[in-house]
Amino acid sequence: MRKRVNALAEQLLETLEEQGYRSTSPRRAVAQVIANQDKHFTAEDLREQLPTLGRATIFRSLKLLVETGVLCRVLLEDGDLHYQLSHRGHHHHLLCVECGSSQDLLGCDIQELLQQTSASHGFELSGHWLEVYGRCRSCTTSVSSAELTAV
Amino acid sequence: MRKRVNALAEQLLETLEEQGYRSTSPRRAVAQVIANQDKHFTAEDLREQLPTLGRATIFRSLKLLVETGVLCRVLLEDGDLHYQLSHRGHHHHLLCVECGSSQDLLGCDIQELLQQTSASHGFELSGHWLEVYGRCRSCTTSVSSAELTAV
DNA sequence: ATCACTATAGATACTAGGTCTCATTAAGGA
DNA sequence: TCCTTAATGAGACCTAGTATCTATAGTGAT
Repeated sequence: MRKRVNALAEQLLETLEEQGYRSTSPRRAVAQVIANQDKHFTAEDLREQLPTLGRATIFRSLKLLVETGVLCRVLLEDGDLHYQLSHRGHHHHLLCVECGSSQDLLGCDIQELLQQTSASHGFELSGHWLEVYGRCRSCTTSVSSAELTAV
Repeated sequence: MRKRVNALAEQLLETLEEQGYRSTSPRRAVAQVIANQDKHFTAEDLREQLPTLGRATIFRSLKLLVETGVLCRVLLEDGDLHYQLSHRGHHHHLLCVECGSSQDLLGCDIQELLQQTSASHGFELSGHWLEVYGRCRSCTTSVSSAELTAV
């Protein structure tokens, strides 16, 4: 498991290097921590795990990773923006409001639907942002058992 | 035109009163300015137009208006959240990235589509957030004429 | 029209998330 | 190994918003 995580961190750094950015030790540390994250996170989360790095460095790294497409920003129901690993290309998230985990939404083709609707409003579509909230399989399961024991 | 605007401002205040909030002079001023806004705006925009009001008052009013459903928050492509008049109930926006105007998205039923897709991911859907970006009719028209004259 | 009650206002300090500046350090190619 | 330049860290600053506190103004009852 560790090995896979390091492989992921490697991959993040490689992406940066491909774009001409240097592989520095703060960036390696950030990549490592991000690779270990199992759900969306904030800059503050990283900072707690990397107390020796400068605050600005963390923000700079995040910005870079978002720009290079390694990370994406995800909008929580309350309007907070968090970061998470991006699985490349345009996609949406199913965000669990209970445990904070997220899955990529596969097989959802709203683009055409939006295209049509926009056109009927005289609108030239250029993009969209969609987040879907709910409860993931493991949360629905664990809560229903909690409810049972509570009775 | 003025009269309609004032009527709208009236309406905002009435909504607050219905919920048991007082109609105060700062709130009247805020309602007036909001009613005059033709696109999404920030707290700062209001502050510039209401320099005599306390900052906290403006934020408090905005919060109240969002809670009572008079305003909604709209997410810009860059992640900024702005405010705009809400035409009640769940709806989405077509946001013009050029002039900042927005229209409500009518006749777009993504709920069922999402329901199905979520279910296939073992996800219990509870909500979603969708923003659609593009260029509105008047912007597409004016830019093409600008392009013509530029040639 | 006045009174009393309490919601609201304004000032201001504070927080969170993020950017800017600048002097110092460290990648990494010649 | 040296040199250039990108990147770092410290810290000031910024924007959006909240919390706290005292003073004031709405509003229902008299």
